[in-house]
Amino acid sequence: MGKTRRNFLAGLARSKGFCVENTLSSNVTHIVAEDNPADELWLWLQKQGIADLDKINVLDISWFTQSMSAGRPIPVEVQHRIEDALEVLAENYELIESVGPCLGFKKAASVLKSLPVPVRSIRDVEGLPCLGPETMAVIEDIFEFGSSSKVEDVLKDERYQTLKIFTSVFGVGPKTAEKWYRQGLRNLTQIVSDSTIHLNNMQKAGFQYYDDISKPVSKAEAEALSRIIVEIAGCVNPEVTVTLTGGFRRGKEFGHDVDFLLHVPGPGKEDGLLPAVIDRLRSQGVLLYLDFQESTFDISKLPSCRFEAMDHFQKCFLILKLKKEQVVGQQVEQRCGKDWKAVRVDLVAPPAECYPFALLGWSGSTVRDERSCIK
DNA sequence: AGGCCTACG
DNA sequence: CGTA
DNA sequence: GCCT
Repeated sequence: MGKTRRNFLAGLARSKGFCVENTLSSNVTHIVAEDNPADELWLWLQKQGIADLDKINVLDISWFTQSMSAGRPIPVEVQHRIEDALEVLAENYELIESVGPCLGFKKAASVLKSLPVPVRSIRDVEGLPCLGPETMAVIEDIFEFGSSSKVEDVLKDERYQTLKIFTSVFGVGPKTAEKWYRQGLRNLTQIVSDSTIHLNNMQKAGFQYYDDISKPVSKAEAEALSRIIVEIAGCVNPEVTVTLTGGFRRGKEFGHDVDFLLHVPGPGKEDGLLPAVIDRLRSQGVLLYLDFQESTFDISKLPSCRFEAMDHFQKCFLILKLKKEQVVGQQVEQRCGKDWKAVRVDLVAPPAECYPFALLGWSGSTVRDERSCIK
């Protein structure tokens, strides 16, 4: 996180009696990260050669704010450590394209997340669905030693680390990452400076705006984008309503993209809406990347299954240029620097009669299994 | 042994 | 093949 | 990897 913000948060913590270190040492018990993903930090920590990695907790800003209001460090749930561990395994299998094991660990992690009560001991998870012998071994290790060697090995693995870096680029999946890895490439600088590598448009945008779109999007930024989309959609059709969906609608403070649902009352009125909005974004010079998906929605073929139909609505995946001056509470300091940030934005325009279902669908979970439960 | 979300560009 |  |  930025220096100013770090100083502010450190001062706040010290005023509450917390001991805040400026450098990493074996005294450090809790590390708060804001922009960096937890697993990225774990990688870095391992390179620092600290003795007891088990004793260190990597936490997000919500742990910090909760601990501040509690006046003491709130205990880190073992459950959270287990979930992270299982997700690391799932991700590793995803990167090496082992669909089955990947899904198995994803489901196991998701089962733990959905438990109404916190897991206090191994007995609390016995008999739960999707927790087989392999998963149980990981859970037992974390209860007993605070970590699982299987997971630690994955985190140390060069292939895992490298594939993770490569797939962090928008447009790069396991296949491409693996190809680059087999060519002996190990970091992003080597990729961009290799003239024999030919990137597709998605990947070009991914590298071009890598720094910006890797950063979390704040609620203030989402709201600024909302004002922009409302303004433009209103010009196209004054009857359009724009709804912020996805994580921000569920009250999250940060997200990796911003989702909007555009709604026009009256059947068939959504036709041509997105193309018109996109045209205006383009002529304003804020459209950095576009992936437009034609609707295949056909009500005659889908008489009642409106949830399944969700995936057929007209939608587009964009990267937009957000001016910093348009974000509330964001003062532009450098007069000669980039005064904007690239942000991933999704727009969806369902037919009027599907609007309530689309709203529910785009506000909830991304996993299809969990979606169909709503039905 | 075979499935694990699916549709689009 | 990559995205959501 | 877990389930059927």
